[in-house]
Amino acid sequence: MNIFSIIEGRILDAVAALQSQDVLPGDVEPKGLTVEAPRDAAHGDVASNIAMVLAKQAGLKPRDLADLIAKQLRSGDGIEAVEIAGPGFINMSLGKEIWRDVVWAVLEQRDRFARSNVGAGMAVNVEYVSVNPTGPLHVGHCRGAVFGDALANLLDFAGFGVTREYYINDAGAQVDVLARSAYLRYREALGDDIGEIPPGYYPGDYLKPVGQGLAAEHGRALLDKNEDEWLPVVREFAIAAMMDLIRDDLETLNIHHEVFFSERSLIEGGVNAVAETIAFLKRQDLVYEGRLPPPKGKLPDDWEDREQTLFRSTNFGDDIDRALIKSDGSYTYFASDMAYHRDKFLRGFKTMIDVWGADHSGYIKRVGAAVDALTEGEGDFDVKVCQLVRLFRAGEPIRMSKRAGAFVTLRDVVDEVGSDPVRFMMLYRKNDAVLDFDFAKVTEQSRDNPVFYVQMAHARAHSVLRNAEEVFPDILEDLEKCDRSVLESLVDKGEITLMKRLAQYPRLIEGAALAHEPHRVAFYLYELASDLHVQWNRGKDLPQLRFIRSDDRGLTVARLALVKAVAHILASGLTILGVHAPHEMR
RNA sequence: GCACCCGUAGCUCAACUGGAUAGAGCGUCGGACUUCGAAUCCGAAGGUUGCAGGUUCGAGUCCUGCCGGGUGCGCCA
Repeated sequence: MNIFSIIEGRILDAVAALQSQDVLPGDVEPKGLTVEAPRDAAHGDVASNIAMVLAKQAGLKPRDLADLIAKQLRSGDGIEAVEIAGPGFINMSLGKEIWRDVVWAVLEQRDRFARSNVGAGMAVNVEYVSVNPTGPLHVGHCRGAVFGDALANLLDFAGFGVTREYYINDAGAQVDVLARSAYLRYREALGDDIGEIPPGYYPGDYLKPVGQGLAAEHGRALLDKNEDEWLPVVREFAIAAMMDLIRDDLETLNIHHEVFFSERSLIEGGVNAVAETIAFLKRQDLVYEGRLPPPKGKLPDDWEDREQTLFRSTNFGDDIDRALIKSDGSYTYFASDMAYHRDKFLRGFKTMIDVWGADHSGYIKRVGAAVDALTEGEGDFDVKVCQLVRLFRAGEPIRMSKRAGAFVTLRDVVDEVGSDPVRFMMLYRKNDAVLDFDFAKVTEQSRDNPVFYVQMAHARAHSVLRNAEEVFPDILEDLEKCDRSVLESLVDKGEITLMKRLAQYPRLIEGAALAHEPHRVAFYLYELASDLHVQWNRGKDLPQLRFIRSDDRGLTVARLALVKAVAHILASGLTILGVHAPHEMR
């Protein structure tokens, strides 16, 4: 039940009525129409800019048009008062029965409340994490992982058909380095003294079990072979082991992908998807042989001016055209990536969302250009860039050395503070702003710490329900069986505030989903939690406001209904964020 | 040099994608515990939204140019 779309419907009805009376032209378009809660409560419960949006098209002054629309609205149910304000806003105050309807709807629909069909089942591909399979996840990967997962949850809740996907970069030079590093550990496992790990190899201890695994499976058989013989074998084994490691790391945050897509699979097996993609572009004259200017900034040592195969990404807004084939004849990473995004489109994903780290922001334009070209404008491509996370310990920044083993792993962080604080804090900020993460703060039990504050609100709601059962045995059964009319006794301003906040939730979900901004859910939950804590505390000064009124079982049932509805929404939002909604805090 | 992101109260951040008098928390100051857990709440002070123009009924939000901070620039991945 979304009161804003209900009111929007009323407004559009009013416009249609005016059209049928020839007061408005038949072809006016309410482009840019908003129906929202005004910032200032003095402006009523719902405000619309409809008159300002249509004024020019109608050839009327905004306030005059607002007046005409307002007259139509006054006859509608549920709207108690309509006022024209400022340049032509239509402000509406709604009757209390609307808010009671919201509470009732929450109680009836529980975790289905605010589920939306704005997505209309449209297939959306959310690709996130996609870390090179060369080692465990470190803390820098955490944010994108949590963000992508929560965004996928949110889109799912809003009615999209979501697929969570991980792109495995298993085709580049870095997995060959992985294979050689694993081979060293294999020799080590067989008793060779390998000494220090030479530069250019992955030194981490996490490869030791991989070496042992290779030794167990192949014995000494790989020792006599040439590199070009053992490398593919070791590589495949090591990549599989690394992906297991990564999946285990993601498991600690309860993150699961439905699809793991191998880069290598694009060129191996029957069809060469990269070649097909390049051929597709060639047919549209978007690929040519040419030269590029040298890169700006410091010139790479091995840069050479040469003729190469280029994609005309400048046709689609990129700064320069991009190379597709390396001098050794193999495809560039970008060429594979083009084929990969084309593959997503051919699998039926018109909407593709990629979640990347800040260090890849320079890559957005060219992939956007590629998607435009490959889908002939049909694809809807959005990159969500997650900015850096800066780690602090009690206010002191944690320096991350590039030396071996000095990275803070994702697992370290989750082990120390737990999954819930990590997930919530990663989402309690816009994705494109840098985020500070303080180990001490996120486990603090205070209002300072939004994770705790929101979870506490949920726990408190359940604590109230438990306590009510002590005062009034079986009152929760009354609550189950009660009639919607019990809600009529919810008239206190704090109760109304809570009901109005609940009424915001469906619209918030839709807005956050369409904007791809899960952080809005986190901020909303903080506000809802605050409303509940406030009302709970008002009961200290004003005992008649307490949720549990030992002298009035009927009123208590009504208030418990509200508390329960709030708990449902807190749990709903926390579930989208992937954070637990505890029934008690310990 | 170029591209992208950020710049909002002393600090950390919101602001429903162009709406009305820019809001929270922390910190500061002043208050409230024989409670349904004070693990909290109430009140006050605090702003030329980095600067300068522009677009329109209306700009923190869009456009242009500066200033400051961050990230990146390749046939790497």
